[in-house]
Amino acid sequence: MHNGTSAKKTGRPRSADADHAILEATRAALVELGWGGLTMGDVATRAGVAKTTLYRRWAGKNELVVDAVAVLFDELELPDRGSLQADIEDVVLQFAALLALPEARTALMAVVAESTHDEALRRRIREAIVDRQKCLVVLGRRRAQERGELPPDGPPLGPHGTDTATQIDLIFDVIAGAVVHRTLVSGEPVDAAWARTFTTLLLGGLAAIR
Amino acid sequence: MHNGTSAKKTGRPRSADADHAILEATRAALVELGWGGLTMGDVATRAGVAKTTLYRRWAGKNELVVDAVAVLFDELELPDRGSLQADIEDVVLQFAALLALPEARTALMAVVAESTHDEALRRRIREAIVDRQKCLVVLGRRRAQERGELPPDGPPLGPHGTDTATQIDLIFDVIAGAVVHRTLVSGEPVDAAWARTFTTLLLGGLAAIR
DNA sequence: GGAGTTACGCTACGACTCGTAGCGAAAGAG
DNA sequence: CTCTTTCGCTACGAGTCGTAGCGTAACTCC
Repeated sequence: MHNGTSAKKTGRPRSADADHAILEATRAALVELGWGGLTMGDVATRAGVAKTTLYRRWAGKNELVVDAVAVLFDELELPDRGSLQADIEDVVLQFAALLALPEARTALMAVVAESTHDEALRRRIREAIVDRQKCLVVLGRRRAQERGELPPDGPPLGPHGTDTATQIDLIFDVIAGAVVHRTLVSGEPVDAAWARTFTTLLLGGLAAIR
Repeated sequence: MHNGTSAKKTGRPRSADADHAILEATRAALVELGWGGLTMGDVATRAGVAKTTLYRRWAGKNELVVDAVAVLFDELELPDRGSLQADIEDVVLQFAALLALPEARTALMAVVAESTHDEALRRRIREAIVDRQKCLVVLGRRRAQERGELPPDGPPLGPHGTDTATQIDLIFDVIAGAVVHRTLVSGEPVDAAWARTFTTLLLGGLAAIR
Protein backbone atom coordinates (compact mmCIF):
# COMPACT_ATOMS: atom_id res chain seq x y z
CA MET A 1 0.00 0.00 0.00
CA HIS A 2 1.07 3.58 -0.50
CA ASN A 3 1.36 4.42 3.17
CA GLY A 4 2.03 0.98 4.53
CA THR A 5 2.88 1.11 8.21
CA SER A 6 3.65 4.75 9.03
CA ALA A 7 0.74 6.03 11.10
CA LYS A 8 0.28 9.71 11.73
CA LYS A 9 -1.14 10.21 15.20
CA THR A 10 -2.72 13.63 14.99
CA GLY A 11 -5.18 15.21 12.61
CA ARG A 12 -8.15 13.89 10.72
CA PRO A 13 -7.58 10.30 9.58
CA ARG A 14 -7.95 9.31 5.97
CA SER A 15 -11.26 7.79 5.12
CA ALA A 16 -11.06 4.03 4.58
CA ASP A 17 -14.42 4.19 2.83
CA ALA A 18 -12.95 6.59 0.31
CA ASP A 19 -10.12 4.14 -0.36
CA HIS A 20 -12.52 1.32 -1.12
CA ALA A 21 -14.77 3.53 -3.20
CA ILE A 22 -11.84 4.80 -5.26
CA LEU A 23 -10.40 1.37 -5.95
CA GLU A 24 -13.78 0.01 -6.89
CA ALA A 25 -14.46 2.99 -9.12
CA THR A 26 -11.11 2.43 -10.78
CA ARG A 27 -12.00 -1.17 -11.62
CA ALA A 28 -15.38 -0.09 -12.96
CA ALA A 29 -13.77 2.57 -15.11
CA LEU A 30 -11.27 0.03 -16.46
CA VAL A 31 -14.13 -2.23 -17.51
CA GLU A 32 -16.01 0.52 -19.30
CA LEU A 33 -13.25 2.67 -20.71
CA GLY A 34 -10.13 0.52 -20.74
CA TRP A 35 -6.70 1.80 -19.80
CA GLY A 36 -6.48 4.49 -22.40
CA GLY A 37 -9.89 5.94 -21.62
CA LEU A 38 -9.50 5.97 -17.86
CA THR A 39 -8.98 9.44 -16.38
CA MET A 40 -8.37 10.53 -12.83
CA GLY A 41 -11.23 12.97 -12.92
CA ASP A 42 -13.66 10.31 -14.03
CA VAL A 43 -12.57 7.94 -11.26
CA ALA A 44 -13.01 10.70 -8.69
CA THR A 45 -16.53 11.41 -9.91
CA ARG A 46 -17.49 7.73 -9.85
CA ALA A 47 -16.10 7.32 -6.35
CA GLY A 48 -17.86 10.43 -5.13
CA VAL A 49 -14.67 12.11 -3.95
CA ALA A 50 -12.72 15.15 -5.06
CA LYS A 51 -9.97 14.78 -7.61
CA THR A 52 -7.50 16.24 -5.15
CA THR A 53 -8.19 13.35 -2.78
CA LEU A 54 -6.92 10.92 -5.39
CA TYR A 55 -3.69 12.82 -5.85
CA ARG A 56 -3.13 12.96 -2.09
CA ARG A 57 -2.96 9.14 -2.05
CA TRP A 58 -1.64 8.06 -5.42
CA ALA A 59 0.95 9.72 -7.62
CA GLY A 60 -0.95 8.96 -10.80
CA LYS A 61 -2.83 6.52 -12.98
CA ASN A 62 -0.17 3.82 -12.85
CA GLU A 63 0.03 3.45 -9.10
CA LEU A 64 -3.71 3.70 -8.68
CA VAL A 65 -4.43 0.92 -11.15
CA VAL A 66 -1.82 -1.40 -9.65
CA ASP A 67 -3.47 -1.14 -6.25
CA ALA A 68 -6.93 -1.46 -7.74
CA VAL A 69 -6.08 -4.71 -9.49
CA ALA A 70 -3.75 -6.18 -6.88
CA VAL A 71 -6.59 -7.25 -4.60
CA LEU A 72 -7.92 -9.49 -7.37
CA PHE A 73 -4.79 -11.62 -7.05
CA ASP A 74 -5.37 -12.21 -3.37
CA GLU A 75 -8.13 -14.63 -4.30
CA LEU A 76 -5.72 -17.06 -5.94
CA GLU A 77 -5.37 -20.19 -3.83
CA LEU A 78 -3.80 -23.59 -4.16
CA PRO A 79 -6.29 -26.17 -2.93
CA ASP A 80 -4.88 -29.62 -2.21
CA ARG A 81 -6.46 -31.84 -4.85
CA GLY A 82 -4.28 -34.83 -4.12
CA SER A 83 -1.95 -34.79 -7.09
CA LEU A 84 0.43 -32.31 -8.63
CA GLN A 85 -1.33 -32.58 -11.97
CA ALA A 86 -4.68 -31.69 -10.41
CA ASP A 87 -3.20 -28.88 -8.34
CA ILE A 88 -1.60 -27.24 -11.34
CA GLU A 89 -4.70 -27.61 -13.48
CA ASP A 90 -6.70 -25.96 -10.74
CA VAL A 91 -4.46 -22.96 -10.36
CA VAL A 92 -4.22 -22.57 -14.12
CA LEU A 93 -8.00 -22.40 -14.35
CA GLN A 94 -8.14 -19.95 -11.45
CA PHE A 95 -5.62 -17.70 -13.13
CA ALA A 96 -7.53 -17.95 -16.39
CA ALA A 97 -10.76 -17.00 -14.64
CA LEU A 98 -9.02 -13.96 -13.22
CA LEU A 99 -7.80 -12.96 -16.68
CA ALA A 100 -11.36 -13.30 -17.92
CA LEU A 101 -12.24 -10.19 -15.91
CA PRO A 102 -12.04 -7.19 -18.22
CA GLU A 103 -10.45 -5.00 -15.57
CA ALA A 104 -7.66 -7.51 -15.01
CA ARG A 105 -6.98 -8.09 -18.71
CA THR A 106 -6.62 -4.43 -19.50
CA ALA A 107 -4.81 -3.31 -16.39
CA LEU A 108 -2.21 -6.06 -16.18
CA MET A 109 -0.72 -5.51 -19.60
CA ALA A 110 -0.90 -1.75 -19.34
CA VAL A 111 0.94 -1.42 -16.05
CA VAL A 112 3.59 -3.89 -17.20
CA ALA A 113 4.05 -1.75 -20.30
CA GLU A 114 4.44 1.39 -18.22
CA SER A 115 6.78 -0.37 -15.82
CA THR A 116 9.36 -0.77 -18.58
CA HIS A 117 10.05 2.94 -18.08
CA ASP A 118 9.47 3.19 -14.35
CA GLU A 119 11.59 1.31 -11.85
CA ALA A 120 9.43 2.22 -8.85
CA LEU A 121 6.34 0.97 -10.63
CA ARG A 122 8.15 -2.28 -11.44
CA ARG A 123 8.88 -2.87 -7.76
CA ARG A 124 5.31 -2.07 -6.83
CA ILE A 125 3.97 -4.58 -9.34
CA ARG A 126 6.38 -7.22 -8.13
CA GLU A 127 5.40 -6.80 -4.51
CA ALA A 128 1.67 -6.45 -5.07
CA ILE A 129 1.13 -9.07 -7.77
CA VAL A 130 4.04 -11.17 -8.99
CA ASP A 131 5.43 -12.35 -5.67
CA ARG A 132 2.01 -13.45 -4.51
CA GLN A 133 1.66 -15.69 -7.53
CA LYS A 134 5.12 -17.12 -7.15
CA CYS A 135 4.27 -18.30 -3.64
CA LEU A 136 1.77 -20.68 -5.19
CA VAL A 137 4.52 -22.30 -7.22
CA VAL A 138 6.73 -22.71 -4.17
CA LEU A 139 3.86 -24.17 -2.18
CA GLY A 140 2.74 -26.58 -4.89
CA ARG A 141 6.27 -27.77 -5.41
CA ARG A 142 6.79 -28.48 -1.73
CA ARG A 143 3.52 -30.38 -1.53
CA ALA A 144 4.52 -32.50 -4.50
CA GLN A 145 7.84 -33.27 -2.82
CA GLU A 146 6.03 -34.38 0.34
CA ARG A 147 3.85 -36.65 -1.76
CA GLY A 148 6.93 -38.05 -3.47
CA GLU A 149 5.85 -36.76 -6.89
CA LEU A 150 8.94 -34.62 -7.15
CA PRO A 151 12.42 -35.38 -5.75
CA PRO A 152 13.52 -33.38 -2.69
CA ASP A 153 15.81 -30.41 -3.12
CA GLY A 154 19.39 -31.31 -3.69
CA PRO A 155 22.22 -31.04 -6.19
CA PRO A 156 21.09 -31.43 -9.80
CA LEU A 157 21.34 -34.90 -11.28
CA GLY A 158 22.10 -35.03 -14.97
CA PRO A 159 24.19 -32.80 -17.23
CA HIS A 160 21.12 -30.65 -17.81
CA GLY A 161 20.26 -30.48 -14.11
CA THR A 162 19.08 -27.22 -12.59
CA ASP A 163 19.05 -25.88 -9.05
CA THR A 164 15.98 -25.14 -6.98
CA ALA A 165 15.66 -21.40 -7.56
CA THR A 166 16.11 -21.75 -11.31
CA GLN A 167 13.44 -24.44 -11.42
CA ILE A 168 10.93 -22.34 -9.51
CA ASP A 169 11.51 -19.31 -11.69
CA LEU A 170 11.19 -21.39 -14.82
CA ILE A 171 7.97 -23.07 -13.72
CA PHE A 172 6.50 -19.74 -12.77
CA ASP A 173 7.35 -18.06 -16.04
CA VAL A 174 6.08 -20.99 -18.09
CA ILE A 175 2.74 -21.25 -16.29
CA ALA A 176 1.94 -17.57 -15.99
CA GLY A 177 3.41 -16.74 -19.38
CA ALA A 178 1.54 -19.43 -21.26
CA VAL A 179 -1.81 -18.62 -19.67
CA VAL A 180 -1.44 -14.89 -20.23
CA HIS A 181 -0.24 -15.34 -23.79
CA ARG A 182 -3.02 -17.71 -24.76
CA THR A 183 -5.67 -15.51 -23.19
CA LEU A 184 -4.55 -12.05 -24.22
CA VAL A 185 -2.39 -12.49 -27.31
CA SER A 186 -3.71 -15.58 -29.02
CA GLY A 187 -7.19 -14.76 -27.80
CA GLU A 188 -8.13 -18.39 -27.22
CA PRO A 189 -9.95 -19.60 -24.11
CA VAL A 190 -8.19 -21.49 -21.34
CA ASP A 191 -10.64 -24.30 -20.63
CA ALA A 192 -10.30 -27.56 -18.73
CA ALA A 193 -9.03 -29.41 -21.79
CA TRP A 194 -6.27 -26.91 -22.44
CA ALA A 195 -5.29 -26.86 -18.78
CA ARG A 196 -5.01 -30.62 -18.81
CA THR A 197 -2.83 -30.75 -21.91
CA PHE A 198 -0.66 -27.88 -20.77
CA THR A 199 -0.14 -29.43 -17.35
CA THR A 200 0.78 -32.75 -18.91
CA LEU A 201 3.38 -30.98 -20.99
CA LEU A 202 4.75 -29.12 -18.01
CA LEU A 203 5.06 -32.21 -15.83
CA GLY A 204 6.63 -34.16 -18.66
CA GLY A 205 9.14 -31.37 -19.09
CA LEU A 206 9.95 -31.18 -15.40
CA ALA A 207 11.13 -34.76 -15.46
CA ALA A 208 13.58 -33.80 -18.19
CA ILE A 209 15.37 -30.94 -16.45
CA ARG A 210 16.40 -32.51 -13.17
CA MET B 1 -0.37 -2.05 -43.81
CA HIS B 2 -3.21 0.38 -43.53
CA ASN B 3 -3.83 0.71 -47.24
CA GLY B 4 -2.53 -2.67 -48.33
CA THR B 5 -3.27 -3.27 -52.00
CA SER B 6 -5.77 -0.64 -53.11
CA ALA B 7 -3.88 1.75 -55.36
CA LYS B 8 -5.34 5.10 -56.29
CA LYS B 9 -4.29 5.99 -59.79
CA THR B 10 -4.68 9.72 -59.89
CA GLY B 11 -3.42 12.52 -57.70
CA ARG B 12 -0.23 13.04 -55.75
CA PRO B 13 1.04 9.76 -54.28
CA ARG B 14 1.80 9.43 -50.60
CA SER B 15 5.44 9.87 -49.74
CA ALA B 16 7.14 6.61 -48.89
CA ASP B 17 9.94 8.59 -47.26
CA ALA B 18 7.40 10.12 -44.91
CA ASP B 19 6.17 6.66 -43.97
CA HIS B 20 9.66 5.52 -43.05
CA ALA B 21 10.46 8.72 -41.20
CA ILE B 22 7.24 8.51 -39.19
CA LEU B 23 7.70 4.89 -38.18
CA GLU B 24 11.32 5.50 -37.24
CA ALA B 25 10.36 8.57 -35.26
CA THR B 26 7.71 6.54 -33.49
CA ARG B 27 10.25 3.96 -32.39
CA ALA B 28 12.63 6.68 -31.23
CA ALA B 29 9.86 8.32 -29.24
CA LEU B 30 8.95 4.99 -27.64
CA VAL B 31 12.53 4.56 -26.49
CA GLU B 32 12.76 8.01 -24.96
CA LEU B 33 9.26 8.58 -23.65
CA GLY B 34 7.64 5.16 -23.40
CA TRP B 35 4.06 4.47 -24.34
CA GLY B 36 2.46 6.91 -21.96
CA GLY B 37 4.70 9.80 -22.94
CA LEU B 38 4.40 9.34 -26.67
CA THR B 39 2.25 11.94 -28.40
CA MET B 40 1.21 12.30 -32.01
CA GLY B 41 2.47 15.86 -32.17
CA ASP B 42 5.89 14.86 -30.93
CA VAL B 43 6.19 12.06 -33.48
CA ALA B 44 5.22 14.46 -36.25
CA THR B 45 7.88 16.94 -35.20
CA ARG B 46 10.55 14.24 -34.98
CA ALA B 47 9.64 12.92 -38.40
CA GLY B 48 9.60 16.39 -39.93
CA VAL B 49 6.01 16.10 -41.13
CA ALA B 50 2.79 17.84 -40.25
CA LYS B 51 0.56 16.35 -37.59
CA THR B 52 -2.27 16.15 -40.08
CA THR B 53 -0.17 13.81 -42.23
CA LEU B 54 -0.09 11.30 -39.40
CA TYR B 55 -3.85 11.35 -39.00
CA ARG B 56 -4.33 10.88 -42.75
CA ARG B 57 -2.56 7.51 -42.49
CA TRP B 58 -3.23 6.21 -39.00
CA ALA B 59 -6.35 6.52 -36.88
CA GLY B 60 -4.35 7.09 -33.69
CA LYS B 61 -1.54 6.09 -31.40
CA ASN B 62 -2.49 2.41 -31.25
CA GLU B 63 -2.43 1.71 -34.96
CA LEU B 64 0.70 3.77 -35.49
CA VAL B 65 2.67 1.93 -32.84
CA VAL B 66 1.62 -1.49 -34.09
CA ASP B 67 2.96 -0.71 -37.53
CA ALA B 68 6.10 0.87 -36.12
CA VAL B 69 6.94 -2.23 -34.11
CA ALA B 70 5.71 -4.86 -36.55
CA VAL B 71 8.74 -4.52 -38.80
CA LEU B 72 10.98 -5.58 -35.91
CA PHE B 73 9.34 -9.00 -36.00
CA ASP B 74 10.20 -9.49 -39.66
CA GLU B 75 13.78 -10.12 -38.63
CA LEU B 76 12.88 -13.30 -36.74
CA GLU B 77 14.20 -16.33 -38.62
CA LEU B 78 14.51 -20.03 -38.01
CA PRO B 79 17.99 -21.10 -39.11
CA ASP B 80 18.50 -24.82 -39.53
CA ARG B 81 20.93 -25.75 -36.78
CA GLY B 82 20.57 -29.47 -37.24
CA SER B 83 18.46 -30.39 -34.23
CA LEU B 84 15.13 -29.34 -32.84
CA GLN B 85 16.72 -28.45 -29.52
CA ALA B 86 19.21 -26.11 -31.20
CA ASP B 87 16.55 -24.59 -33.45
CA ILE B 88 14.30 -23.73 -30.53
CA GLU B 89 17.13 -22.35 -28.44
CA ASP B 90 18.10 -20.14 -31.34
CA VAL B 91 14.66 -18.69 -31.90
CA VAL B 92 14.19 -18.19 -28.16
CA LEU B 93 17.37 -16.14 -28.03
CA GLN B 94 16.33 -14.17 -31.10
CA PHE B 95 13.00 -13.36 -29.53
CA ALA B 96 14.70 -12.38 -26.30
CA ALA B 97 17.05 -10.07 -28.18
CA LEU B 98 14.05 -8.43 -29.78
CA LEU B 99 12.43 -7.91 -26.40
CA ALA B 100 15.65 -6.34 -25.19
CA LEU B 101 14.90 -3.39 -27.45
CA PRO B 102 13.18 -0.71 -25.36
CA GLU B 103 10.76 0.19 -28.14
CA ALA B 104 9.61 -3.42 -28.44
CA ARG B 105 9.22 -3.98 -24.69
CA THR B 106 7.07 -0.94 -24.17
CA ALA B 107 5.01 -1.13 -27.32
CA LEU B 108 4.13 -4.80 -27.25
CA MET B 109 2.49 -4.83 -23.85
CA ALA B 110 0.78 -1.50 -24.42
CA VAL B 111 -0.91 -2.39 -27.68
CA VAL B 112 -2.01 -5.75 -26.29
CA ALA B 113 -3.54 -3.91 -23.35
CA GLU B 114 -5.40 -1.55 -25.65
CA SER B 115 -6.49 -4.43 -27.87
CA THR B 116 -8.58 -5.85 -25.04
CA HIS B 117 -11.02 -3.04 -25.80
CA ASP B 118 -10.57 -2.80 -29.54
CA GLU B 119 -11.42 -5.69 -31.84
CA ALA B 120 -9.95 -4.02 -34.93
CA LEU B 121 -6.66 -3.44 -33.15
CA ARG B 122 -6.63 -7.08 -32.06
CA ARG B 123 -6.90 -8.23 -35.68
CA ARG B 124 -4.19 -5.83 -36.73
CA ILE B 125 -1.81 -7.14 -34.07
CA ARG B 126 -2.56 -10.71 -35.03
CA GLU B 127 -1.85 -10.13 -38.70
CA ALA B 128 1.18 -7.91 -38.24
CA ILE B 129 2.91 -9.68 -35.37
CA VAL B 130 1.43 -12.87 -33.94
CA ASP B 131 0.88 -14.81 -37.14
CA ARG B 132 4.42 -14.14 -38.29
CA GLN B 133 5.79 -15.67 -35.11
CA LYS B 134 3.52 -18.68 -35.33
CA CYS B 135 4.91 -19.51 -38.74
CA LEU B 136 8.23 -20.21 -37.09
CA VAL B 137 6.62 -22.83 -34.88
CA VAL B 138 4.98 -24.51 -37.86
CA LEU B 139 8.22 -24.49 -39.80
CA GLY B 140 10.34 -25.80 -36.94
CA ARG B 141 7.87 -28.56 -36.27
CA ARG B 142 7.85 -29.69 -39.88
CA ARG B 143 11.63 -29.74 -40.00
CA ALA B 144 11.76 -31.85 -36.87
CA GLN B 145 9.31 -34.28 -38.42
CA GLU B 146 11.48 -34.57 -41.52
CA ARG B 147 14.47 -35.28 -39.31
CA GLY B 148 12.46 -37.90 -37.45
CA GLU B 149 12.71 -36.01 -34.15
CA LEU B 150 8.93 -35.68 -33.99
CA PRO B 151 6.33 -38.18 -35.26
CA PRO B 152 4.43 -37.22 -38.43
CA ASP B 153 0.96 -35.76 -38.18
CA GLY B 154 -1.71 -38.29 -37.44
CA PRO B 155 -4.34 -39.26 -34.92
CA PRO B 156 -3.23 -38.76 -31.33
CA LEU B 157 -1.77 -41.78 -29.59
CA GLY B 158 -2.43 -42.00 -25.89
CA PRO B 159 -5.39 -40.95 -23.75
CA HIS B 160 -3.80 -37.51 -23.39
CA GLY B 161 -3.08 -37.21 -27.10
CA THR B 162 -3.66 -33.91 -28.90
CA ASP B 163 -4.22 -33.04 -32.52
CA THR B 164 -1.88 -31.02 -34.69
CA ALA B 165 -3.49 -27.60 -34.40
CA THR B 166 -3.77 -27.83 -30.63
CA GLN B 167 -0.12 -28.81 -30.37
CA ILE B 168 1.05 -25.90 -32.49
CA ASP B 169 -1.01 -23.41 -30.52
CA LEU B 170 0.25 -24.82 -27.25
CA ILE B 171 3.88 -24.75 -28.29
CA PHE B 172 3.51 -21.21 -29.52
CA ASP B 173 1.87 -19.94 -26.35
CA VAL B 174 4.40 -21.69 -24.13
CA ILE B 175 7.44 -20.38 -25.96
CA ALA B 176 6.31 -16.82 -26.55
CA GLY B 177 4.56 -16.59 -23.20
CA ALA B 178 7.48 -17.85 -21.16
CA VAL B 179 10.01 -15.59 -22.87
CA VAL B 180 7.81 -12.52 -22.58
CA HIS B 181 6.92 -13.23 -18.98
CA ARG B 182 10.50 -13.81 -17.88
CA THR B 183 11.73 -10.71 -19.67
CA LEU B 184 9.00 -8.19 -18.88
CA VAL B 185 7.30 -9.43 -15.72
CA SER B 186 9.97 -11.32 -13.81
CA GLY B 187 12.58 -8.95 -15.16
CA GLU B 188 15.22 -11.66 -15.49
CA PRO B 189 17.45 -12.03 -18.53
CA VAL B 190 16.93 -14.75 -21.13
CA ASP B 191 20.47 -16.01 -21.68
CA ALA B 192 21.84 -19.13 -23.32
CA ALA B 193 21.61 -21.14 -20.10
CA TRP B 194 17.95 -20.29 -19.60
CA ALA B 195 17.16 -21.01 -23.24
CA ARG B 196 18.80 -24.41 -22.90
CA THR B 197 16.91 -25.38 -19.77
CA PHE B 198 13.62 -24.08 -21.07
CA THR B 199 14.00 -25.92 -24.37
CA THR B 200 14.84 -29.12 -22.55
CA LEU B 201 11.66 -28.74 -20.54
CA LEU B 202 9.59 -28.05 -23.64
CA LEU B 203 10.92 -31.03 -25.57
CA GLY B 204 10.48 -33.28 -22.57
CA GLY B 205 6.91 -32.09 -22.31
CA LEU B 206 6.19 -32.61 -25.98
CA ALA B 207 6.94 -36.29 -25.63
CA ALA B 208 4.29 -36.48 -22.92
CA ILE B 209 1.33 -35.03 -24.84
CA ARG B 210 1.30 -37.17 -27.96
C1' DG C 1 0.69 21.72 -71.74
C1' DG C 2 -3.66 22.08 -69.33
C1' DA C 3 -7.26 20.03 -66.20
C1' DG C 4 -8.36 17.14 -62.57
C1' DT C 5 -7.13 14.81 -58.36
C1' DT C 6 -4.83 13.86 -54.27
C1' DA C 7 -1.23 14.70 -50.62
C1' DC C 8 1.33 18.07 -48.29
C1' DG C 9 2.64 21.80 -44.67
C1' DC C 10 0.78 25.18 -41.94
C1' DT C 11 -2.31 27.47 -38.75
C1' DA C 12 -6.00 27.72 -35.76
C1' DC C 13 -9.56 25.87 -33.05
C1' DG C 14 -12.80 23.86 -29.11
C1' DA C 15 -12.79 20.14 -26.06
C1' DC C 16 -10.59 17.61 -22.90
C1' DT C 17 -7.14 16.01 -19.28
C1' DC C 18 -3.43 17.00 -16.38
C1' DG C 19 -1.52 18.11 -11.86
C1' DT C 20 -1.46 21.98 -8.55
C1' DA C 21 -2.95 25.79 -5.52
C1' DG C 22 -5.96 28.08 -2.40
C1' DC C 23 -9.96 28.19 0.38
C1' DG C 24 -13.16 27.15 4.30
C1' DA C 25 -15.18 23.28 6.66
C1' DA C 26 -14.96 18.68 8.93
C1' DA C 27 -12.94 15.10 11.91
C1' DG C 28 -9.99 13.29 15.04
C1' DA C 29 -5.93 13.82 19.12
C1' DG C 30 -4.17 16.01 23.19
C1' DC D 1 -10.76 24.11 23.06
C1' DT D 2 -6.65 24.02 20.15
C1' DC D 3 -3.89 21.81 16.90
C1' DT D 4 -3.35 19.04 12.97
C1' DT D 5 -4.61 16.76 8.93
C1' DT D 6 -8.03 15.58 5.46
C1' DC D 7 -12.00 16.77 3.13
C1' DG D 8 -14.79 18.90 -1.03
C1' DC D 9 -14.80 22.57 -4.01
C1' DT D 10 -13.19 25.90 -7.42
C1' DA D 11 -10.00 27.73 -10.45
C1' DC D 12 -5.92 27.73 -13.08
C1' DG D 13 -1.98 27.28 -16.86
C1' DA D 14 -0.09 23.83 -19.54
C1' DG D 15 -0.43 20.31 -22.65
C1' DT D 16 -2.76 17.02 -25.94
C1' DC D 17 -6.42 15.66 -28.87
C1' DG D 18 -8.48 15.28 -33.44
C1' DT D 19 -10.42 18.28 -37.06
C1' DA D 20 -11.07 22.04 -40.42
C1' DG D 21 -9.57 25.30 -43.73
C1' DC D 22 -6.23 27.14 -46.75
C1' DG D 23 -2.82 27.52 -50.39
C1' DT D 24 0.73 24.80 -52.57
C1' DA D 25 3.08 20.60 -54.51
C1' DA D 26 3.08 16.30 -57.15
C1' DC D 27 1.31 13.11 -60.20
C1' DT D 28 -2.10 11.25 -64.03
C1' DC D 29 -4.92 11.54 -67.86
C1' DC D 30 -6.50 13.89 -71.99
